[in-house]
Amino acid sequence: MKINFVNNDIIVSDVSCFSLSLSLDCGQAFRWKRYGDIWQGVVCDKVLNVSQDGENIIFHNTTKDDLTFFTDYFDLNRNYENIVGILSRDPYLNIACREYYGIRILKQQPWEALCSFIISANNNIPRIKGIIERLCIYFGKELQESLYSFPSPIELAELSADDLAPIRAGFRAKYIIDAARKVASCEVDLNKIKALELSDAKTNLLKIKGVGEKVADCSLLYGFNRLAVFPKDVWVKRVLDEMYPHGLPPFISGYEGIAQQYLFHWRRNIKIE
DNA sequence: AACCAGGCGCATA
DNA sequence: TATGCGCATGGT
Repeated sequence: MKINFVNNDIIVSDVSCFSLSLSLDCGQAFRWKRYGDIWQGVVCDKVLNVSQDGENIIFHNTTKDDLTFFTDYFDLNRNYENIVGILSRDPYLNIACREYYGIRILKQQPWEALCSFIISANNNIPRIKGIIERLCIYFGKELQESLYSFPSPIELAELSADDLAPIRAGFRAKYIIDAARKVASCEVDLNKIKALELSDAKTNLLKIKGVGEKVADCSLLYGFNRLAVFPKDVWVKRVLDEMYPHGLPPFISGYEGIAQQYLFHWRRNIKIE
């Protein structure tokens, strides 16, 4: 990974298997917006404007410390070339990885991932984005003109489900509040979950109302970078039924979550008949 | 204008 | 353990 400083920008090159657009718009994160060829987003009270030109990733107006933070967020130091090589030994994954080459699992903030996927239940992606945007506008802090932080569990814990009416989350409002209160009180301690075995981590998350198998798995994959978990939503279930009636190939072990993201995006975008 | 959406809680058997 | 239903809202 080469790093060059140009004015206030930082240009990172020599990163293979990374597509900024695909990674930000494949249904794993819901807050990134595209303006021309610049993607703008907020992570952990940091605003980032980032673009990609061929092999160059341009972090606009970014400090060295923030570069370190976002290098981790995009997981740029992981060898995806190698991982995709392993996945591609399977014929269907080979197609999905080719077609959507460069998707990386982002390392989102645990609370944001958990809360986002609580909102995702029985919902569609455009509306999930809308609900999350309103959640941030109404209850986050304004960091810059019209850019807001994701509200913390502590900020949300003192609210009631009725207070969330303006974000129009429907039946999920009570689940958001339950999650905020249990996380804020450390009844579900997200910091401890980081170090727990997968099954224990999951058991903890399942204590929250509105968190079942699927949401817990998404939280672990996207919020805790547990790459071996395989969330099964309606699209992935279709893939399993149609392409993997006898289960996933064993050699993807450890990277099931990455495989899942490629298969999800592939199946969701494919036109059937 | 119906059908469905990155599911879950709850009741019932 | 295994189904089946209702749920708020709005995108397509």
